[in-house]
Amino acid sequence: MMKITEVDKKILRIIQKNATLSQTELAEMANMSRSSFWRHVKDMEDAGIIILQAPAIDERKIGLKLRASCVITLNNHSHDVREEFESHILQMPNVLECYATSGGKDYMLTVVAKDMDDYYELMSSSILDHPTIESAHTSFVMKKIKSTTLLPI
Amino acid sequence: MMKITEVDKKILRIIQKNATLSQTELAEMANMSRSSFWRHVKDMEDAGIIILQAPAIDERKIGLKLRASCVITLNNHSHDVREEFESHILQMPNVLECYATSGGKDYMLTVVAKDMDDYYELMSSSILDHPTIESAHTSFVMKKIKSTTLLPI
DNA sequence: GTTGAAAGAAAATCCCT
DNA sequence: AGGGATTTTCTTTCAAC
Repeated sequence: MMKITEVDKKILRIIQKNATLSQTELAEMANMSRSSFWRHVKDMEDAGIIILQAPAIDERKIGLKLRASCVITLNNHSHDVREEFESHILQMPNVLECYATSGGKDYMLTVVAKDMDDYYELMSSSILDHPTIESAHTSFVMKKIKSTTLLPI
Repeated sequence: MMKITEVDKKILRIIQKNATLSQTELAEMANMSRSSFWRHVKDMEDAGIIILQAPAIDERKIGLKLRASCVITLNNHSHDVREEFESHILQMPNVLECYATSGGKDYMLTVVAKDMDDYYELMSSSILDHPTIESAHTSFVMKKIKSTTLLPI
């Protein structure tokens, strides 16, 4: 595990806030030479601290108008049931996030869909009917106040 | 608003799944010339469909070990109270996401923190004591099953 | 062990057919 | 839409602190 210095943190802050700038410009902001800056970035990439990402896609502009958060309760919390549920979720492309949350039997999903019909169809066929699931409670997103990948460093 | 063709969709699928490849390699996968591929990508960038992103940072590796989802109820749903709450949230760096969800008075937050002490401190000083907030219910993330930006296109 | 300058390779961008 | 030239950026090497 790599030790993160203050210089590294400074670099991370600069990188996060300036997605479109070149390494040359980023290095200037950090008051370093390009190569010095590059070496630090490379080390952090190798250590898995910095993860190269595909560009984001505006989900609304490609027709995914609906976003929802869904809390799932399983009908029991045995290892097998959880395994079955989790691998089922991994196969659902409309489920972007899935976390096991405190409470023991509960999962929280982030789901996207074209519209309400699409969402209902999705839930009926792949969630509500699934043998591991006891209940599901959905909250629809009405407005996005904030959504950032900028971490407090 | 730009019209998205099947070719564009094909490009989006390829881009999303291959974050580290060059445009030359991506163009090959799409069976197009570099310049043709590049033109499509550029058009989608200009239309705001493709959004250039800073590389992701592994939050756990920089010491943010705790992630939580927090549902907030405001003490009333007047325009002013909501405005005040939302601008307060925008100023909190530990809150990565904030959505207004169905139900009317409710918001859902995604919060990161170093550890439980940090989270408690954060919640006490900036959430629980805030004059607009009636209640807050937190679910801690115990395990990440899935977290992707890969949209179903 | 870390930094910086400069050369080399590779990729992105633009123009023209 | 495709080929090719130009420009920019990334990556490596090597010398200096």
